[in-house]
Amino acid sequence: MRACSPVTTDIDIVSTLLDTLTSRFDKAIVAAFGEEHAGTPPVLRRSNRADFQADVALGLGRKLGRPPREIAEALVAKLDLAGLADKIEIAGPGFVNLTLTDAWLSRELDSAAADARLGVPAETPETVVIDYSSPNVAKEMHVGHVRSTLIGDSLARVLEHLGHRVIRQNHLGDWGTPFGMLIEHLLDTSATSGSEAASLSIRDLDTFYREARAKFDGDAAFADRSRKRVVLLQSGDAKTLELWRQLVDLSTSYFGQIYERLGVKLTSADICSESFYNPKLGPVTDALRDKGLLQESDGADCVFPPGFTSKEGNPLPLIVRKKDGGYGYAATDLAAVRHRTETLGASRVLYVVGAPQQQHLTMVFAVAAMAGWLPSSARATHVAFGSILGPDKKMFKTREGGTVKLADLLDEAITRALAIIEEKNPAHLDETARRDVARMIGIGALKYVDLSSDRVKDYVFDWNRMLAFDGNTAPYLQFAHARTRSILRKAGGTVAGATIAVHAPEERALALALLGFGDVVASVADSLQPHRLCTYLFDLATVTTAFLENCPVLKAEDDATRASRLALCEVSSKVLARGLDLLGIEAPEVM
RNA sequence: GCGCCCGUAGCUCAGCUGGAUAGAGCGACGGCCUCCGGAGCCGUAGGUCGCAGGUUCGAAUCCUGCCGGGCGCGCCA
Repeated sequence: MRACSPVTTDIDIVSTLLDTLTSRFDKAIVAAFGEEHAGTPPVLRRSNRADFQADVALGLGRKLGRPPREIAEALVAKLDLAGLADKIEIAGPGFVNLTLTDAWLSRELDSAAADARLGVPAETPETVVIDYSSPNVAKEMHVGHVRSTLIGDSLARVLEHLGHRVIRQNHLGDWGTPFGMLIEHLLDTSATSGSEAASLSIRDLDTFYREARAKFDGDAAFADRSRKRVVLLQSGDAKTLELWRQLVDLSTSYFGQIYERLGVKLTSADICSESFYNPKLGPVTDALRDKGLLQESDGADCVFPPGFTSKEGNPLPLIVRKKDGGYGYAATDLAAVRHRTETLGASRVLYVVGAPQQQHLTMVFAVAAMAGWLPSSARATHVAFGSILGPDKKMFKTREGGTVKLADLLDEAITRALAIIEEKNPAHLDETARRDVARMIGIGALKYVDLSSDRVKDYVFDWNRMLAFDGNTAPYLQFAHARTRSILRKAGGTVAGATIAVHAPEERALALALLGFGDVVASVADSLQPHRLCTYLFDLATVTTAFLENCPVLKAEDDATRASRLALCEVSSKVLARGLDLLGIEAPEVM
């Protein structure tokens, strides 16, 4: 503990770099132009001719009908950045360029180093429900589940880290018509083999599903039995429920294994599946009817939210109850919204669901709002994402045109990472360590490529690119982290009582990058765009590498410099590791 | 037909509330090895930001219309 520290570990005092500058500007704006302009964003951004530039004068100039340059001068006259910035210049039409002092950067970095949160602010806690992953029972997880699972997991980590109460919801597909055929098929196979569902191997799941489907499509008698079985299931027949339970258990234990391998923080406790909502569908429909929202159309019970039209230009319905009396998925989705706001108390609900479902979700949100289940105090957001494409730029499939299983993807990621390590591994890791590192690199690469570009866009799946040690990849970030750890190991850790002194250009660049961590994490939570964190970490890794290249640590010219640089290594490694962790990626000590 | 999303360097992608010469990585070309980790570093070349208008002191960013690609559009989830 540094003697000069302000004697507190109160996390409330953590304010990010941008927060600090913003409040100083706000005071200056009020002092120069009056109270009515309080809260005007200073429009701060990094600049290549200074550390930061504030562009507020340009906008304010127009608003006040005065030359922006004049505004900038009046603003700077009131701007108190004593000790914080030693160079404040007005340039061009009215840009305010700031250069922070080395002393201030050094001090802030000392605080960040001592802060367990590394400068990440603690936001006002909110209850956030995140709906993600959502595989189907009796089917293998495949590429189609990758993005939801990874993006959802990262957002959950980020929001949790900012202090929010995150409720993960794995909306498993465990109910509905397919279960009739699955159960009948299960009965058929256990009759012939004498085995129960429990003896089905996990790998058989997909085959099992396909067999059932084939029989359903080709065998009228089987199809008929299946339909009757659905009725039995829905009416709560004990034997049927038992068989259904076997299938669900088998699948969930399988999903659990996948999540564990992936390092995704989803457990059986997060499962809140379709069957959970089944008893709530009647009440939801009744409530819609009571509110006068329900209309009968072609025998189905529908809600027509305004603003949606069909192919023919007619109002587009959200079908709550089908004409056969069964509930559609819209009913389940509505029940889920209601449960999340009313029972779980969510003020924010995130749906990490593919972009094609945009219209459906918008309609669900609209109807939920009409029904009062999505009050203005709660916001529901569709966290949409694009598709994973193969080399041919079409939906990613196996060479044979089949679905790519997630388990196979994990295997291949690790195998490929291991091959690379074995080919050129200077750290001389032993067998066990190699496998462990290969796992972290392989899985990390898979995750990073999914998170590192704007989620709404499609991306092309390419093993070589994602596993490359150059460029914006997980291995590059992991390597930068491992290098700082290596230096720290050799030094035997940081020096007690050391303070950071920022002098060299590479030290300044690193300091500025490190102090931006809190703002980036907050912006990810706000925009729900994990790729911003990736872009940040790539930049951090780059400036860290430049620092290591240009500023000798162990061979520094004097003890104070050595201690300062060791501390810089320490903060860098922590921020890199924490940043990667928020993406769900592990950072090996050695690689 | 209507709606939504995407279109930035040869390739893969950044570019936050409009701001100063549009940035990376890969690939290409040219350098740097007695290196605290070469799985590295430095440099060069390379872009009418799909096209055309409009708003603005200022547009990759906002508005309109086209072109190209993808995905949706009543009883599958």
